[in-house]
Amino acid sequence: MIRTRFAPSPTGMPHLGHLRTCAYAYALAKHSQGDFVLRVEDTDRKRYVPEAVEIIKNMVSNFGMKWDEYYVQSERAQKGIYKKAAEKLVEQGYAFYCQCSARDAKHEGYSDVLRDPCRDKKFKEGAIKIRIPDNEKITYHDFVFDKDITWDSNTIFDATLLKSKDLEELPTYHLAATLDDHEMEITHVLRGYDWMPSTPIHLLVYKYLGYKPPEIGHLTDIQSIEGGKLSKRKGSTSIQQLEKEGYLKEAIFNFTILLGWAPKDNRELFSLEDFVETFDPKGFQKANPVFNRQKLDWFNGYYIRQKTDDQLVQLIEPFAPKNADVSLINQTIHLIKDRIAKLSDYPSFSGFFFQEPVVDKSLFIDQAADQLSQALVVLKALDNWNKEEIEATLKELINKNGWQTGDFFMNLRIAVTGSKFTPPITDSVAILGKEKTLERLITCLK
RNA sequence: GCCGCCAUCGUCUAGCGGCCUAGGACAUCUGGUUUUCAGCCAGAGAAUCGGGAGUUCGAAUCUCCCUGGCGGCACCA
Repeated sequence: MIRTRFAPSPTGMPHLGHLRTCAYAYALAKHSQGDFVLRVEDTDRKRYVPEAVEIIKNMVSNFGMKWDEYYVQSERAQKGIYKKAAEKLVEQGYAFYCQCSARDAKHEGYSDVLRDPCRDKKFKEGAIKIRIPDNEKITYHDFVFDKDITWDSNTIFDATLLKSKDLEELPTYHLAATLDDHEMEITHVLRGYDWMPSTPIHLLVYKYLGYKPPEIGHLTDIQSIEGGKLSKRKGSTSIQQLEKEGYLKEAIFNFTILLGWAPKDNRELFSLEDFVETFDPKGFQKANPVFNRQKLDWFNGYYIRQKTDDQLVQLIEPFAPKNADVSLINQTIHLIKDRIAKLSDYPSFSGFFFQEPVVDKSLFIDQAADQLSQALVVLKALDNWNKEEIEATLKELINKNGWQTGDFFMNLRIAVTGSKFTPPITDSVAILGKEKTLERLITCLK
């Protein structure tokens, strides 16, 4: 049985990369009725952001994914399992105590010192580091890249496995993830590409601990348009931020899974269920994809149009003008549904329903004053204020005067909405109501 | 610098030796519907498959070299 895991570290807001890794791991397991594990890797106390745990859990479940098991590494660490494993490796000679002072976390250079000076000093305490062997080939088969990848052990450095006492003797990722993946019987490890260079360390840890390594696959990095890995600095793609900008979960999800994975038939539209059903690791891409907002916008528009009007009203409420009347949003929804790409576009198409527009009179074209004053007269006389009556009345007026239909409606549009781009104007006027419509015409004629 | 990965339209990608004078989607442009903008429908342009050598009757597909991009080199994950 396949068992996968999503193992984020709670150091900040989850972003597209997290969602994608999670979705792939989930689909890989669920495609064959396997188990999906959520594991919080919170062994870095300095970068720990407490709220992040809940936000991550919410992200996973809000996108419809359910974990079968849940673990928190800091809690597991209290049982001493990592420390015990590290000490065992020291006893066996596969690791050693190191008393070098920790390197500055902000160092920007690179190190050529691969063999730690403490490796043969036989200290009895300190941080525990792995003793990387000399002249060994270390190989594994990457199931994403579908190829064997090999390192020469002489290029690998003696990495820390267990931190020193002042860091609570917590494990580093190298130890925690390998041990956990084994104990949790994870069959397929799917993780970010940035982990590939430390895979040989993990392979050695598995070996020295006497574990059979799981299948391992590294995902491509999502690149920002400016180049380089997507991050808070480049692209700002936290899930929360995107939702705040008016993107639907369906769109974010669909867009994300297609960044680095594609089905044989190149199908584009996927719900989570579709994705799980269709998923095939052969579809993984090897080259880094670029985050392209236009495609996201297209998915968003598509999913907005799939919503029922009622659903859309719910979704749009937070984006509507302040104190907007829900029943008014309700009336306008079908007029803007085809026009918006993001929920946040709603006010720009509907603001005039809620607020008196500022009309720039230079926008008016030919005969505006004449057309608007005559329109005011016939509309004022209208008893049944509905779209059909309004339209019939106005068309009659247009014919009588021999005006250009388009010009007339454009002038009416500008007078009532203040904009050249709006929903159909007769529908809009019908919703706006007789009183407000006439008021606005009068204002323009002053 | 050292180690590793990658390379098909602007972008996401299909392609795994002949079906490719390279297909789809987004974006772009044109036309239609139309009172604007959208939406929808129809159509167009867009990659000599990063470059160069090979292998082969035949290469986007295999090999090598080059170039370029990306990642890593922490008691961070």
